[in-house]
Amino acid sequence: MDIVNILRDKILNSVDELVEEKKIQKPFNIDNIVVERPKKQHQGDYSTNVAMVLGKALSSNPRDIGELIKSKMGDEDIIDAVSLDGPGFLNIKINLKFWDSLIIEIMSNDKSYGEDRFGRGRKVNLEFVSANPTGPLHLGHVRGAVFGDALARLLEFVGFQVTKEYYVNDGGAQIGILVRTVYYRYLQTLGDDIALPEDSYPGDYLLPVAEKLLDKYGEELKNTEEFERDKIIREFSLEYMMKVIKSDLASLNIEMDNFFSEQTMINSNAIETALSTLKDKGLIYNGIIEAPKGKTHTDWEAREQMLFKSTKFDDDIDRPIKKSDGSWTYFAPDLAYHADKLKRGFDVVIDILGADHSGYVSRLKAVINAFAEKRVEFEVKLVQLVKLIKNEKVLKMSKRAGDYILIQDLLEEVNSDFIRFVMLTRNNDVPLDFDIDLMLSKSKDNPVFYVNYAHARISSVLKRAKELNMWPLSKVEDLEKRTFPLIENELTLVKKLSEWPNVVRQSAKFHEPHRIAFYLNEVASSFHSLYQSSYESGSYRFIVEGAQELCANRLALANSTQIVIRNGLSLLGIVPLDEMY
RNA sequence: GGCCCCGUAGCUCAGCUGGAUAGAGCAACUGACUUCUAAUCAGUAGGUCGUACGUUCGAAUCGUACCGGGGUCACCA
Repeated sequence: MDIVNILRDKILNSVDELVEEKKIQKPFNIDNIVVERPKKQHQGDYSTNVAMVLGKALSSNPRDIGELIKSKMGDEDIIDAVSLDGPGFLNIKINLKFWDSLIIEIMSNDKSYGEDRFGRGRKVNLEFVSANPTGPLHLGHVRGAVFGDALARLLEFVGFQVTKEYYVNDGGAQIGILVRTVYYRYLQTLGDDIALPEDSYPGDYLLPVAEKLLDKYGEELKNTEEFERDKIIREFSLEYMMKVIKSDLASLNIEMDNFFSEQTMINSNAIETALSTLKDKGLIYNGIIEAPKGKTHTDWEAREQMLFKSTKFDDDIDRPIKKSDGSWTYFAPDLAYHADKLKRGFDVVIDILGADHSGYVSRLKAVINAFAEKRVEFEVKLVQLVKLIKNEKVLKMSKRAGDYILIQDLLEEVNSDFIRFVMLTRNNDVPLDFDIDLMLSKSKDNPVFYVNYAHARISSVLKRAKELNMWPLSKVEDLEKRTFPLIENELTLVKKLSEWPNVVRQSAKFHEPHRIAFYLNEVASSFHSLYQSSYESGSYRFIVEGAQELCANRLALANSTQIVIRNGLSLLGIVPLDEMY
């Protein structure tokens, strides 16, 4: 168990004791009690606001309550001293022995240091990317992809059972466009001097599909009856495109658990089934939506459509299920899809969407509310768009051929780890400027290098120690017998390492993987500082030949640091480097 | 006009969901390489947390109203 939880338990026990002794009343709301690392060193190793929270709940003086709790928290193995400061903070000084033992704990837990169980095995459906299968992935997809993947790793690390899901839009109108475009490309490949029709995908990324189509079918498609031909092209192109997309994802170190086909779902009559459930609940009707206010819609005309009564669940307007010509809107299959997620028994459903879909959120929530039969946690994470910068100009991404930056093209020049790290070093609801030139320059501005450099330095030290037979230690337990007091710089680092389990918990709880990236920077910084201190003083070294005993502790500290960095990077889906190149 | 997101150092961003004297990186300035890898480190300087009210022991954080920027708004996906 990690230090924050240990302290928290001690604090809560103290409160319970005081209640039992009738020195204070039983408080109601104690969720706000936090145990955290204070910013200033003189404020102890950990501090808690318990006295102030209770002061408010019981409406009495925080400092009085603080004194009472303080008296209950003394003489413990891990607590050295408790002081009552400021408006009522309890500042806790941790015993030096504890920090020694933490190093051992990290080393013996290794890959599982920081793991948590608060997910309690609950099933999470995490939907992300879900790009239309009409072309390869481009830069616009990367952020959501990387974010979703990191979140999945994080949630698994804290005990959820995560299904990473990709919704394949293979049932809508855009597939018709895909088929038509591929057919024209096919004709062009055959030598026909023919221009692409108006409504088609202009990029040349469909040319290889046409070529492969030609390899397999020869010229015969030209004479095949249209319905049959479209069917062949459709299947062929979809399979091809999904293969490309999967390989794009793989090159970003992302692997989906499930590809959910819209068309397959439609074929199973899922839409009708879902709608009949909603009908039974009186949530479907035919009606006319009012014209949008504010803006003047010259082409607006009243139409009667089949509508979903999402206003019953706090949506602004009821949403159309069918277009006026009677065909499904995009929303109809998506509604059935979300009903299906619930049917599959997930406890937590998370959608990751681009911020340009923010208007879609309330109707999805309405769907979940309409169908959920048990308590389901539903959240839509919106990732802001990535602004692409090249030659100091913002690049407008459009589906026109030229300014389309494909993931494949990008990865030819840049390591995917860098892309991942940059994307994850930002809260997802702030827009991200992605400077291509900076990225291609492989400069020192590359933030992932800083963390990796710390990792590589440790690898290098351990490798050298191994050559000198100083590492690995014969047994981790050997370390327990030693009592080398950690010096100041070392303590700073160990204390930073002690935060890891809490960082994991908080990131997972709030679905914010960027906290991991920031934390790793802090760990790296703390390590670099310690490492560098030998240049300043000439005295501190991880390896001092002939001083095996002294070095054991230092090497163990380096090793635990590396474990934390490795665990952190692996949650971000980034491969740690043993040496810089 | 409605809804969503953002506004914190010159720039890019954190700020642990209400706590103590608001922090990093880049850029600027001063200093440290005969090494276990200087892609690093130590230090200096830089702030009306968009504005104004409010909630309370206490606000960058919560509420309301404004200001500024971005996104989005039936019969697209």
